[in-house]
Amino acid sequence: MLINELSKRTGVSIATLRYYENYGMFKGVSDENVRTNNYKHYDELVVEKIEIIKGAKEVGFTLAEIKDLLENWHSEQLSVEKKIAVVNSKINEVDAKIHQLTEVKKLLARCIEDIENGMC
Amino acid sequence: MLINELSKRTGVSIATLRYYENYGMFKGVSDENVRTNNYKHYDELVVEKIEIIKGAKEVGFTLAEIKDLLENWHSEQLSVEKKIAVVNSKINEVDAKIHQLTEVKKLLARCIEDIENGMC
DNA sequence: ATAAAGTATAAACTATACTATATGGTTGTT
DNA sequence: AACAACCATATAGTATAGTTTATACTTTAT
Repeated sequence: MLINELSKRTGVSIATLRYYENYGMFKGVSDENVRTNNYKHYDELVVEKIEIIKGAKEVGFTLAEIKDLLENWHSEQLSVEKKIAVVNSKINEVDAKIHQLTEVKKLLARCIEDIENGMC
Repeated sequence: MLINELSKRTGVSIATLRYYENYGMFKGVSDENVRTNNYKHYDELVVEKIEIIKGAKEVGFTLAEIKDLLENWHSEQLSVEKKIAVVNSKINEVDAKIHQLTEVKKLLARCIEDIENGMC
């Protein structure tokens, strides 16, 4: 698919997709058979990556962190074991964020107690 | 306590604390009895607020969102019921983030399957 | 054939969240 | 008294993550 369709599929603006591609989050491929243009084509794996980018960003991961994950996941150089290790370590980070969120929930629950006790 | 102690207690730099205070996240009070300076004093409630700021930031909330929460939590104008409603709605947002994180975990688990199947 | 819509690239601009620098006053120690 | 350590304010600079604008070429629809 071309960038317009990719944008519609993912809900990410074309400008942002280009920014991500330029940043190195993923890359489209130009059709070698067509020499009149260099329109880039994106496949389902790119869609999957963008879903990860969206989700991870929303919970506070930076583009640099996400890029690092995606790069290793897709690297030709790394062995299967190492790739799995990289993704698993990101899963651990996700678990840490979940823990962090439960801490924030506790703090907010304390806020409610404060309010009920007229402390603020 | 003064800003230096506040910084040590919270692990947030003095410059950042001043930025937060200026942004309206909290405010210190100058001692009325002392006219020679306008050093600002911060209490335990400020420490509590900063803990919330730190935790909420780490999981992707913006300063504007956190400020909104803290302002309402501390507003004189709002009734107890409304304050509790504001904090509860933030707790719901936290739950939504937790859900989002479990989705990211699922995507990452799919990555691992892809890797194991040699799909990338 | 021509207008509209789509694609690519580059550069400038913006918002958020700081960080650093400069200036000047205050407090505490020796 | 002097000097370091601390406080306040203002302004400028930086990094991240985009958005906007300008330019130009390509494809599609009429």
